[in-house]
Amino acid sequence: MGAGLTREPADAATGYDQVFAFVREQLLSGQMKAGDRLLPERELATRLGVSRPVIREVLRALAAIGVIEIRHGYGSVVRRPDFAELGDLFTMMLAQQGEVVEDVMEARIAIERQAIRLACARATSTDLAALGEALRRVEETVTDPQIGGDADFAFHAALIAAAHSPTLASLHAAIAVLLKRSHLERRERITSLDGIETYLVEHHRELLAAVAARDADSADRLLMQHFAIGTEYQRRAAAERDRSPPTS
Amino acid sequence: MGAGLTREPADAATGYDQVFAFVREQLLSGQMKAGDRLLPERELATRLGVSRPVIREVLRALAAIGVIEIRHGYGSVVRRPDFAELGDLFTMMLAQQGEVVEDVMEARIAIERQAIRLACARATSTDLAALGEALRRVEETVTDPQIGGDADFAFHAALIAAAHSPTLASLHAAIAVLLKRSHLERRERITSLDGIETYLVEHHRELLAAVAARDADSADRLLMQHFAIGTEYQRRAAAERDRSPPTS
DNA sequence: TTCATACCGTGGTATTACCACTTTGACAAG
DNA sequence: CTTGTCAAAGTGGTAATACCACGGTATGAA
Repeated sequence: MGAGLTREPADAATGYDQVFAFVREQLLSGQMKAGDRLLPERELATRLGVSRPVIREVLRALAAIGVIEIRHGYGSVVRRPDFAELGDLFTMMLAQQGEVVEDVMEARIAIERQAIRLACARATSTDLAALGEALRRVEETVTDPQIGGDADFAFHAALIAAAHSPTLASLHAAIAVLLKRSHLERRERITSLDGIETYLVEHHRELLAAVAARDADSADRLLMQHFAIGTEYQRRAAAERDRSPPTS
Repeated sequence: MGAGLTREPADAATGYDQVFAFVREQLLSGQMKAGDRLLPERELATRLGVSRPVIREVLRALAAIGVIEIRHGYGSVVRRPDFAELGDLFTMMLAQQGEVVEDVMEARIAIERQAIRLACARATSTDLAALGEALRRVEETVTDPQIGGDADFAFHAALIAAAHSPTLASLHAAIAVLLKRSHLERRERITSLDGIETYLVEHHRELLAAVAARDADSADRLLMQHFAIGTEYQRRAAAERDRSPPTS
């Protein structure tokens, strides 16, 4: 895309760039709404004076970045931007860097802290209802690491949605794939601890309550505790052990 | 990419997906390092048993998402992932949503708050030196909205770098294009206020000092003030006005 | 009215040929 | 021996054409 997304039509030497710029203009200028069908490849080819393979290369590239969707036997349609697609990209790119698996947690903390703050100010009754439903799911699935991890993720995704910030939601969606893995790993690491289930559910409940009460500060505090839940619970377990040693 | 990035080679019905998966595997498995040249299109075509146009479509798609770079007369080379490329994507996708120009500020706050917290713990002497240099640039260019905005952005980018979090840096790079515009707009809106320059420079200096002192809490507090700098300064200006009315 | 089938439009792929750029090395001039 | 020029080879860029495969729609029959 460094090739096509920024280049202006004027200096576009190659036919590919011309076509790319042409379609890009149609998309950005709003002439094309989501769901609209692009001109057929053959017609685009004749109109722009290039061969059909070139058209196809452009369309494939646009499809690769998620701007359009090519449907066999139907046509190429403009897609509503879905940032979840970028999740694959991030995974693919970050895969070559390594050591990022736990680093994604930093990004999650960054996004959610801001999101919950906004949610306290902007959440609608619909948002709160969705959060309540997500909480119910968390309660139901707390015993299963796999499904429970998904429910956990869904709850926090609802939190993001309640913030009503497109950009935050986009970033969150972009790292969603990595986040889900992170959620699952946290769950697997945690479920071994006895009594963690009720503690975990209760924590989510308090988070929701804080948002419903529009109490941004305590919500933020709860969230930070939430992220430290592993170490936090280990601390509690240690304290418990001190009072009544488990062995012997 | 919804088409190619996730599909497994097994159920790949279309030749395009097969080729995409093939190249993707080579990339992800590390057989191909950055800078390596892929096989020539013609050879890929004969090896994978598909026609050259299909190969080209795949390569174009991969180039569109920044994974490879196609060089005329030389070949296709593997690129080191550059998340700044995603900035164009975000811009392109968010452009269709509108009303996002100021919303990007929420994401910036989210990222930088976490980054400065991490920076306080992880910043090396090299990072601090870079921040110092960036601060000097900010001082020099404070009068010019355009260049000053860039310097401002550079300072905060150095802050992100000091956090040593690949994911945070990636997200930041992804919205860098939008952020730069945001920086510029803030500057233009602010420069009209008298005496804002020294206030702004001083604020950056304090930020750096807090990071150097490893004081995460005060750094966070300063950063929040920094983001509210527009309203904050207006408040000060209003207070000033009360003591000595400007008109008549 | 309802369902099945044929047709048409559209993307999917292959083939072939030729053009343009980049690199490289050979050759000639110094 | 060194250096500059150019020519050849390799590689991507584009074109034209033909045919296959899938989806939708219209048309026909039940």
